[in-house]
Amino acid sequence: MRWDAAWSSAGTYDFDRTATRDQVYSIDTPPPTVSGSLHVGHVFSYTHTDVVARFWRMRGREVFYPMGWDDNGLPTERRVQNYYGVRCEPSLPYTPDLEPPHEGGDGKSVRAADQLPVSRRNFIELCERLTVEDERQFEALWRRLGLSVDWRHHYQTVGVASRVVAQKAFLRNLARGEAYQAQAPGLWDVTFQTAVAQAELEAREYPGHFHRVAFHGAQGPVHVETTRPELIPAVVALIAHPDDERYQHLFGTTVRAPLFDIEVPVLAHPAAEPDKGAGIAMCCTFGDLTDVQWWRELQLSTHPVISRDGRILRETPEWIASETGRHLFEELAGKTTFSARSAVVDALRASGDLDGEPTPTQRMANFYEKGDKPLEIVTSRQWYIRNGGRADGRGEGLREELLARGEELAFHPDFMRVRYENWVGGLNGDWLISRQRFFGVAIPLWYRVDAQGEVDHSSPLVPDEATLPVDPTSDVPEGFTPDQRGVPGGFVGEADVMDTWATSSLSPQIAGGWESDPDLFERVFPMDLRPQGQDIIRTWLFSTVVRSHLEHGSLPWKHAAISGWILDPDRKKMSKSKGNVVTPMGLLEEHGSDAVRYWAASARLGTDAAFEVGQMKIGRRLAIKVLNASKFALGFGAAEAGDPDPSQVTEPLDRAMLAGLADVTDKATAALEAYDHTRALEVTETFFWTFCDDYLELVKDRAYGAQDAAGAPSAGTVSARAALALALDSLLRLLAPVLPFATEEVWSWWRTGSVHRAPWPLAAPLRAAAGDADPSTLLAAGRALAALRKVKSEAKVSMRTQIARAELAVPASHLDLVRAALEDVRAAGRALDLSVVGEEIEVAVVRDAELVPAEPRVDGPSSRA
RNA sequence: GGGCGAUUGGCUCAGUGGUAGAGCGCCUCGUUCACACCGAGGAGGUCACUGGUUCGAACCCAGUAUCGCCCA
Repeated sequence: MRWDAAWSSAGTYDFDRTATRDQVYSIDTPPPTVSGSLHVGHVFSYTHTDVVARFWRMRGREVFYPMGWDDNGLPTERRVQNYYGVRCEPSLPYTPDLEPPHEGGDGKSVRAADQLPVSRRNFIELCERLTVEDERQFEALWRRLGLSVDWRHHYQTVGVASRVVAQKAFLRNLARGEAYQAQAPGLWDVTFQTAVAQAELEAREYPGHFHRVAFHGAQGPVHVETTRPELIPAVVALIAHPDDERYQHLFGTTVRAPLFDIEVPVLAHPAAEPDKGAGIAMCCTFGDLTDVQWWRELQLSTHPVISRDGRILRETPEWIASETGRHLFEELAGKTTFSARSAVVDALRASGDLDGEPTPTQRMANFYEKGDKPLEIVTSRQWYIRNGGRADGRGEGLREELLARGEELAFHPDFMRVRYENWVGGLNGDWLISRQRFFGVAIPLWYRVDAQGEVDHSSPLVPDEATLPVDPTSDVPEGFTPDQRGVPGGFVGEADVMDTWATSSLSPQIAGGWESDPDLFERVFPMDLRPQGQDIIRTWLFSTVVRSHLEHGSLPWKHAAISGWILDPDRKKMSKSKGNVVTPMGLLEEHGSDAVRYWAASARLGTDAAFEVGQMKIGRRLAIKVLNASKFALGFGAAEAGDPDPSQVTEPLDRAMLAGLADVTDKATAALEAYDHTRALEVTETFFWTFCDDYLELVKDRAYGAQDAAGAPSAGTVSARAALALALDSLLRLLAPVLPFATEEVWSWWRTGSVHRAPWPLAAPLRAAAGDADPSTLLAAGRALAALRKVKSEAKVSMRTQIARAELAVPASHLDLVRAALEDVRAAGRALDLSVVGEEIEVAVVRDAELVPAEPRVDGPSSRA
């Protein structure tokens, strides 16, 4: 687009890095997931941010507005697999000049069997190759939308700078004891082969069956109801509520599991729900998070039977001692949980331990937000960063500190803070950052291998910060040589990568040049604004606060602006899974960027907005009106006259209009300072329409001017022209953040430089030009004009029709105001003889109007009375 | 089950104690003079419901219903 190129070449949005911190307004823009598709929600929320950015830039701040790309993690991996038809096989060696089997793909997933296994390095190269194209498309959209981003500052969440920052921050966390590793039960997605953090969980209903299964106690059978009978070989206890009358006699005794003959204790714990199933639960390793809680709090043993691929272990565990038990387990070995379940149910039925038939039920199960199978819980070595969710001494007080940070942060709207507080208050563990994936920032550690060939995880080898970023699977720790990798007395590299959030939680540090560019960093950090969606308060917002708190002892930003959702016409959240076919670029092409921005800017922060094409059409109308009204207002020589002269504004109506504009300027400014861009737009837009519909009509004749003999314009004409220029000068600037294209176009007709670098308008000069004028004069005159129009409308004649004579009755309080502007009212209404009276009425009316019959070509603007 | 938000004319939304607002849509007109990507005029609402506070409630309080989101 024309203006985008002009802004780029002029450097309109370039950040001046000589500005000091108090002169800077810095924005921690969300890096969009480039592998994800663009949708109208992006356009919506990024417009909100841009309006804020443009406002503060015009207020004289140097706006630091970089853009990042989130190309980290699973979405990119999935896309690469399908796009190129490959899959990552870390054991393979690197293949130079690899040509992937497919290029482009057709969006459908490629069967795993058809994917070419490639090395990790090849896989990462393909990830980087693919994201380049994605980034191009995103940038094109942002430019088309008119985001005032400084494109010289951008980053990728897998870029070198990001890897350095993420690894350095991790090593600092490690050194301070804020990062640690633990062998712990964790949620595991068998489809994606990845560990899942609390923040990525999603509870969903999942159909299943209750199986009433008999355990064998000394005093007879004890029935439990379980949805996962395949976990009977993993049972470690039966647990009932301590107050449950039915099971008091069993507490402290042991029972034997059916089929596998495992002896387990019957225990009491308040987390058991008496009214759920039989009221006594089978605690396994691990069926759900309650099992983990029981295991931890009751010091139970572990009997894991499910491996990371979601199948039953191939080897029969030693705790299954009986011949029949071992025999049955051998049948289950390697089966999926689904087929293992039906095998166990058959066996239970055969042994008579199944009471009745399974009954259907809906249970809540934990899912990875991107997955479609319930998560398993597996125990493995994982890395964590403290986030206040675990009370174990070292993390003591951190939760309270983070809650205090939440109070310190200005949320817009304010009630969004509750989501942060609820989340922090409800955390039940530290932040799991290990992901067991390939395309991400490597955890920068190695481990010693002892003389027996055992890996010693207890004291990791850390790289020097100056050597970052490192890839422990190819780089070698200091003091070792490459041939010592994986041999006794040598080392192994940590193969794991960090969670995406472990990098994107550092976006202020990455964008601001933490440690790499200290001069820049001190000018932009802590930042002013974090804009984002409400859905990632618990993830991105929270994790960024955690990292900043731990590393800098401060908030990462002062303000958090939370955008709402886009709702489709059914008032459902719009999402690509619902088959929304509206592409943002198509939207911009169809309606124009200003129009789409207007729609977005009409929605308040935190409030869901309807996807409404009608609102965009209104925006388009407004943008066109700006062009047309400006053409008119500038048609009297303002462009050649230079700066308008306030002292020339002498007419009451003109002064009243400027007084009203001064009030609007104050209101719009206050609203934008309070992150209420909707209010600012509303007051400005309302005034602008009054300006067009009433003021322009009222001053039109006077502005054209009577032709006196010398050809010199009258004082009234001069006043109108000066007022028009003054008003336009301010109005364009007030509208510039929302309509950057139309306002820049008009600005270019008569002003120098960009309107987007022009100072935000001030009320004081307008008020000085207005003098003591009452802004109500414009309102009163407008109402009087409307009364004259109504007469003609009801008579079904042209608005140009002259009124020979009429009586204009106005509210008594308006009488003086209307009289002050009577000549303009009469001219605009084409009234030749108009008498005015004040009465106790609500709105002006015209009585006894005599209309002049149409007489083509006789009338003209200069022939008025 | 807990939390947050919403409920105002056909539609999208303003309006936090003083006689219900805007835009769109609709109806009726008009238009060579900035603008048909236009202009003017008009009709249209017991502010979800039930109680309460108040001289006075769309607004404050309590409860109910419906919808959305988040967390269990």
